[in-house]
Amino acid sequence: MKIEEEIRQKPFKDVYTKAMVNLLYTHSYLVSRQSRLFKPYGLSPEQYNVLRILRGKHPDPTTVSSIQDRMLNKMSNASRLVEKLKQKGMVERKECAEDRRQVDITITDKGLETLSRLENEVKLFNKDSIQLSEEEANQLNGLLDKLRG
Amino acid sequence: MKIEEEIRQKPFKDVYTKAMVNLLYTHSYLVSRQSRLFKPYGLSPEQYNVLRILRGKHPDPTTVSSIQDRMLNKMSNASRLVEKLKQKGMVERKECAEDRRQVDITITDKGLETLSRLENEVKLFNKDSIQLSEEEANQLNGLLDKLRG
DNA sequence: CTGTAATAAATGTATATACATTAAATACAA
DNA sequence: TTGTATTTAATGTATATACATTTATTACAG
Repeated sequence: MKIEEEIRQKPFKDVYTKAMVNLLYTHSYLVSRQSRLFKPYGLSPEQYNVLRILRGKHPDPTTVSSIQDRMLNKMSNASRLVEKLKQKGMVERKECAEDRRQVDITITDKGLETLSRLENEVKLFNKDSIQLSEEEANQLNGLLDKLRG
Repeated sequence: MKIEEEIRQKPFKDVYTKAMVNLLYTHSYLVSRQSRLFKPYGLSPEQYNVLRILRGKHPDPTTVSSIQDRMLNKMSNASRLVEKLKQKGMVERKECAEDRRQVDITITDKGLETLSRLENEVKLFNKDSIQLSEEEANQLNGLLDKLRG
C-alpha cells in the first residue's frame, strides 16, 4: 500500500520528505515483526544482532568496542546488551590480557545453539517480510547504499 | 559505502537478509541525524511527527487513537507522547463531548510556531540526508511501498 | 620518568518502543 | 433494560536509543 494511505496523509510535496517518512515507516513495520519473531527465544532484535557479530569471530573473542563498531545502531550500547546476554548465559566476558581496559566477549554453546535454531526461521522471515523479487531487492540495496552518501 | 563495509561483515549469502540489515542500518543512520536536528527545539523525532499530524487537522482537534493510527510507529504510545508535548505547551487536551472515552488534542500556537520555524530546515535536512536524484528517490519509494506487501 | 591526553568500558538519565493490563465509557444482543 | 463485549485512553514494565559523564588503563610528549 502507498505510504500516504497507510498513514492517512495528504500527498507529500517533495520526494525526499516522502522517502524519509517511507523509510521510518517501513523500519517500524519490519522491527515490529522482528520483535514477535525473536520473542519466543527470549531475545530482542538487537541482542540477536550482537550474537551474530560474536558468531562471526568465534572461537575468537570480540571486544566490546569492536561489537559497538559493527552494530547496526552505532548509538546503541554494546556494554548493556552484552550484560543482558550474559544473564541469559549466551556470552562470556573476560578481561583482555594485552589491554586491561578492554573486555573480551565470546559466544557460548548456548548462544550458538540458539542462533542455529533461529537460522532457517530468520531466513524465511526476511524473505517473507520483503515482498520483492531478487532483482528489486538488489536495486533497493543499491539505493540504500547510495542514499547514505 | 556498501553495507558490508560499514558494519565490517562478510558478504551476505542472500539478498533479502542483506536488504533487511541495510534497512535497519540506514534507519539508524537517519534517526541519529534527526535527533541532532530536533534537539535544539526540545523535540524528539516522534514528538515532531505527532505535531505534524495535529497540524494536518488544525484547527480541528484529533483524538489520541487517530494520532496513533497515523503515527509512523504503530506500536508507539500516543498517550505518553501527547503528555510530553502538553508539558511543553505545544498541545491542548480536552474531553470529547460526543464520546467521553475519547480525548481531543489540538496543537497550540506555540506548537504551530515551532513547526513553522523548523519547516525549511527539515526540508533541507531531508534532501541532504538522502543522497539520491529525484528519480532514484521515486524508485526507492516505489520499492518500499511494494516491500510491505 | 612524569603528567597530560586519549581510549575502553561502564553508568546515569531522558526518551521511545513493545506489549500487557486496567479503568471508564459505549455498543449491542438477549 | 440488563449484562456482556468492545473501544478508548492511561498506566506498568522491560528493553533499547541518545548522549553525557565517570573510572580505569594506556599512550605519548616533554
